[in-house]
Order: sequence, then structure tokens, then C-alpha cells
Amino acid sequence: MANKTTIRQKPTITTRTRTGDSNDARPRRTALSRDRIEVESLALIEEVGIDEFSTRKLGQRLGCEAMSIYHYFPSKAHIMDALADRLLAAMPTPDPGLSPAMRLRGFAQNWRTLAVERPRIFPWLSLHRRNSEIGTRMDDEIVACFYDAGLSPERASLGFRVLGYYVQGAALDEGSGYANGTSSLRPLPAAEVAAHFPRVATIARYSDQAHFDTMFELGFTALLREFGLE
Amino acid sequence: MANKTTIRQKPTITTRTRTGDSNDARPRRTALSRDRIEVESLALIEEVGIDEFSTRKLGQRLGCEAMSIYHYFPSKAHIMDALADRLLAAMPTPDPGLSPAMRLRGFAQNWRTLAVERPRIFPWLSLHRRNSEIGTRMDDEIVACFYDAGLSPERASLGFRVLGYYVQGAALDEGSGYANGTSSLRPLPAAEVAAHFPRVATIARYSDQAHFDTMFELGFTALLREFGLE
DNA sequence: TCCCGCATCTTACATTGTAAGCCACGACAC
DNA sequence: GTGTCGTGGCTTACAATGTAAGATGCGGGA
Repeated sequence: MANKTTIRQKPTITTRTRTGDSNDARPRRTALSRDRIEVESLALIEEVGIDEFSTRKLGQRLGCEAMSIYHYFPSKAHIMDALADRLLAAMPTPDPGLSPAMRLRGFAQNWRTLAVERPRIFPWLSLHRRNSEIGTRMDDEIVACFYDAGLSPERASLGFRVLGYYVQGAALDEGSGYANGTSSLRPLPAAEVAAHFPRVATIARYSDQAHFDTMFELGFTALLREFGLE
Repeated sequence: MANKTTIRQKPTITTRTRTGDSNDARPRRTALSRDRIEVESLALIEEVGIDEFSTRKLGQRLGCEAMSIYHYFPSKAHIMDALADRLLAAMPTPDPGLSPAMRLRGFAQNWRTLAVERPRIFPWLSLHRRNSEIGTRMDDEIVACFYDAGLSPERASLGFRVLGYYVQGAALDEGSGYANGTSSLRPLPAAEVAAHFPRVATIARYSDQAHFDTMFELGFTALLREFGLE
């Protein structure tokens, strides 16, 4: 989707003669930095969506040319990587004093919250391997909950995955409403759904935050019980 | 990632003078059709990945120019839509004679199988809203299992979602190994993981099909039980 | 004053989706 | 036969993308 009926932009006429502007009101743009680039990237992504997130638009928002960004990151993929790490790093670690089950609940809660607060980047993040140092550390803290609860390495590994499946699915759903990502170009009109698939139509009635919370708890505790935690 | 150290292609010199070629050995390429375009699209995506899937590469594979495809589909998004419907339509419907729980197991199995058989398109599909007619029908058949088991509309809706969360997460994981999608550009080397995060390293030991199956069953039956099926 | 290096910009190119229009060929009317 | 036309494909063109390669300006040390 490269074309979008856009208006040709004026070629910017870079006012390099900044020096001649004796008034030193310092309209000097904030200097670039990895940090600023990351912050603005996250903001831009939530604004325009991850598909429309481009280095040129980012440059515009930063007040620089697209290529200037490459002085701080060798590629767009490196930026994305940094964003993933930044989001993971920003997640609070559940209080180590809590029970394993409660800590797991905390991790799950964090993940679900992230899905809701950053719905445009979250689907990407959740499909991105968490195998950077910081992501691995987070996984380690999660498995640790199962070990702390006295599970064998095998049971702990299974628990990590099984609970993870559930949390992942829940967060993806909650983050973008009933379903995620692109939609069918010719979706069945709601009226048709109501008429022909009343059961499907009914599901939508339970899509508020309250239901998401109790629904999540329902499955989560069932799985915790399965592993003897709680 | 548009640039890829490619070699400039020869400009094809379209041999329009096909008529002069008296030998009518009919090297005439198979005619285009929606069906053929869909089939080749699916094949191409599994070959090169969904990001590298372009109308030009598709044209090459079909033996036509990219724009010829637009005679059959108004846009690439429409192709993707058709692929989603085709994949859903190809999924076998579990025998209606089976118990609701077993039918649900069948749907889940289908989904997981698809994830493994078409790993390159599956993550996209699973984030694509299933709100075309055919997708809605499938959802309806799934909720129907809960109704058939005697659940109230509310409980059925919750069950649909809760079980769905789990299946979705499981399929995404199984389809691409321990995690999905792009990977960190500087992943922690396995040796580092083994040294500093032995618990995480252990998880990988349970990533074969046998473990996936028992692991999946474990959580799935726990959730079924929670809803009183089985 | 000269020079150097860092940060930023310019230019350029391959690749993408796709709008707009062209053109060949077979089917039909006469 | 000779129009005429629609169908199915092709050509060209353009905006947008990531990014390689190199130019350019500025500030600071010699």
C-alpha cells in the first residue's frame, strides 16, 4: 500500500542560513539521540500504525532528514529491536515477596495492559522473539515463578508455555477488540451476522473491560490450578 | 527492506511477435484465473515469506506482468482476503456426530495443523479478523459446540473466547518454534543463555511435537473442564 | 589559521502497490 | 470478407519505502 493519493510536498528548501538569523532565539531543534528517536518512534507508531511507520515520517517528526537517523541506528530493524527492549524494560517486575501465583498474575497483567495501552505496536511485539538479553531475562523471571512453586524443570517448562499461550491469546484479543489486525475487506454486515449467526453476534456483548477481566481470571486460575499453583 | 543487492533484470523484450513463430507448440502459459492466482500466492508466500510476497514476484511465478493480476483482484489486500477465506474453507469440519468437546478438539487441531503446515502465512492469518462470511460461519460452528453442551449464551461466549485464547497462543508458538516472527538482531547466544539463564535454556528441551501435543492437551482439557465440557 | 571529525543532509537506486491507458485477439454482426 | 467490441493482458508512470554513498557545515583543538 505505497500509494495513498498524497499531495506532492514542497521540497523543504532547507534554511541552512540559520546563522544569518541574528535573533538567537535558539529555535535549534533538540539534538538527535537514540533515546529521542526511540520515544518518538513509539509515539509515531501509535499514531499512524506500524505499517505506516516509516523512517521519513519519523524524520519529519524529529525535525531531521530520514538519513540522519541512520547515524544512531544502522537500520530500521535495529530501531524496532530497540523499541522491543524498551517496552520490555519499562514493564514493572512483580514484587518478589509475592507468591509465585501472584507474581505470574502480575506478569500477565503487565502484558495485557501493554496490549491495551499500545495497541498498534503490541501485535508486532508479541510476535517478535523475546530473545534479546532483556527479553530472556524476563522469560527467566517468569519460569522462576514455577520453579519457586516447587515444580520440576519439566513441569515448569510446560507451565511456562501453557500459561504463556493463554496470556498471549488473551492480550492479542483484548488489545484490538474482538479480533486483531487487518479486517476482511467485505465483512459480513452486523445485521447479517445478527440474522444468520445470532450466536456469534452474542459474543460481542461480552467485550467490555469488566468481562475481559473476569474472563481472563477464569481461564488463568483454571490453568494455575492445573499446575498446582494456587 | 526494499533493497537487497539485486541484479538489474533484463527488460524482458516482450516477444509480442508470437504470431510469426509458426510452430504452434502452444507454449501458451496457463491462462490466469482467480483460482490460479490464489494457489500460487499461497505457494509463493510459504516460499519467500509474507514480507517478500509482492505482486511482481507473483506475476513472475504466474508468467505474467504484475498488473495483469489486477484484472482478477482489485488490490493486493483483496488477494490476501481471498487467501484467508481459502484457508478457512479448506479446513475440515469436525464430524457433527461427535461430542461438543471432541468437536472443539477438532477445530483446535485444525488450527494447530494449519500453523505448522503454513508457518509463513499463519501468523498473518491468525491476526486477520475472521469476519468474512466464511470466517463468521466457522466461528458460529465453534460457539455452537458450547451451546450444544448446554451452556448459557453468556457462558458459551466466555468459553469461546477463553478456549480461543489458548488455542491461538498455542498455534502461534508451535508454528514458528519457541517464539514467532522476527527475531532480535542480537539474540543472546545460546551459550550465554545456558550459562546465565539455565531455566530458560531448559524450556527448549520440550519443543518437539510430542511435547507440544501433550502440553496442548494439558491446558486444553483443563479449560474444557472449567466449562463443564468433558 | 588550518584541519579534522562528528552530525546531518543530498542524492540516488531498487523495490513496492497501483492508476491510467494501450493493444492484440477472438467473437460477433453485417 | 470487414467493421466493431469486449476481454485479457501489457506498458508506462508515480508516490512511497529502506538505505548506500558521499557531500557539507560546524565546532574545537593545533
